[in-house]
Amino acid sequence: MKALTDRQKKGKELEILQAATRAIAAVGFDAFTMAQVAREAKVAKGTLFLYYRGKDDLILAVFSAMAEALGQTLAAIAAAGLPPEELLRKTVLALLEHFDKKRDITGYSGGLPLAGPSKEALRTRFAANMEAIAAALRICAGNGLLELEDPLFAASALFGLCRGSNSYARAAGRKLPVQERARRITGIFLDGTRKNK
Amino acid sequence: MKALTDRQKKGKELEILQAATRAIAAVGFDAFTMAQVAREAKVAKGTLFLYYRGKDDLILAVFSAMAEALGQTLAAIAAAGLPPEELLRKTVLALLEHFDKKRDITGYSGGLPLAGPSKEALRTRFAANMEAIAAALRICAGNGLLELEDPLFAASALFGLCRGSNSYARAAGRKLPVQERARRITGIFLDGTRKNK
DNA sequence: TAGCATAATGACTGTCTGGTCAGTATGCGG
DNA sequence: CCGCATACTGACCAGACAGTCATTATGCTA
Repeated sequence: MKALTDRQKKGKELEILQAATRAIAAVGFDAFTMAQVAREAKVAKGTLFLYYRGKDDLILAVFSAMAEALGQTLAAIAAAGLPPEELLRKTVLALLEHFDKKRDITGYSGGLPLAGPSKEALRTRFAANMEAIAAALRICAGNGLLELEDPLFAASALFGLCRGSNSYARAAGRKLPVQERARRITGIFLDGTRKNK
Repeated sequence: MKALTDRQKKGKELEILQAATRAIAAVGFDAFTMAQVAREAKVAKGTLFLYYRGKDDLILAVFSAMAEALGQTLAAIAAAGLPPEELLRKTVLALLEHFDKKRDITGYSGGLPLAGPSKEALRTRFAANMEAIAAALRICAGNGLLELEDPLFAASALFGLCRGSNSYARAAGRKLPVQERARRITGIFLDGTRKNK
């Protein structure tokens, strides 16, 4: 259980992690092979096993790093003392960019071929990120922007809303610029879609 | 390319399809094996290949059937001539039940190990379902309930919103009853979360 | 019941891939 | 330059799994 983030990892280890991330993004966490990662990282296959216990450990590391990165970003935004609408907008943007980069890998912790404790660790990370979103929303509520029944549920809703815009891209066959998506999503999240008001 | 739905498939073929669906739901589309499906369907392994060209074809059939079923449900709801709020509620319920049953498999068309044309077919089905949601929303707009900038985007948003409630279950460690989730989701979708109004 | 066509079987095979490990390179201290 | 430790390598192995096909069962017609 490493507590290191990407930037703190050294040389080969980071190289391998990044190669694995690319490989997973390219062909999926089920289909990528250790040989492929080794080739991309320009190390021998055996070297992978010096840094990671096995394939599962590598997968876990990739997902952890992604979740960790998102968590850091969210925390930084929440700590910046922004006015509530700006805080919300920035949070949405962070989520959109996160989903853009990693597409539909993120959040897909179910179905991962991981052993019990690893899966649990990842679930915890995931929950922590959701909690981070909820925290941002609580700030917005404290500043009088929002009225929240259940902040965690609202966080999940916002999470899903952002994720949904990928489905839009697939269904509509075109991808809106991130700013525009953020505008529409915050619009729906804040004011809904009901006529009149 | 079969145009048959579940109910129209006969005997063994249906048995196999259902076994495959169970297997995929249980261990994921990446990890299930043909032997496992054969065992569950109570046929010999070779028999699977009499009905499906191979593993990929079977996966495609499973996902197509799921998407098809959702499409039928949505179409039936839209055609029932319900008052707009009821139409919206029913649509949300259908989506929630769909996600409940198949968990995070549905909508995860990216990353599937499918050949080009199959993937395209599935994408088309997926888009059709999104369009079906949009159609329901258009009806709601026509009846004066909603005001929509872009129905397809709103549909994706609703889709994501419903999907998000699974994330909530994971993050919060408890699963709300479907009725309650539907209430909250329609609440956010219609009126947003802004204070006062 | 015999004869035939179609359906089903499951042992077998070729391939692929995660993981190992004996051996090689590298770099450092003395 | 030597000895040693640490890092790295890649040929190899064992297990797993998709897909095949010769053989057997089933059921239908005459």
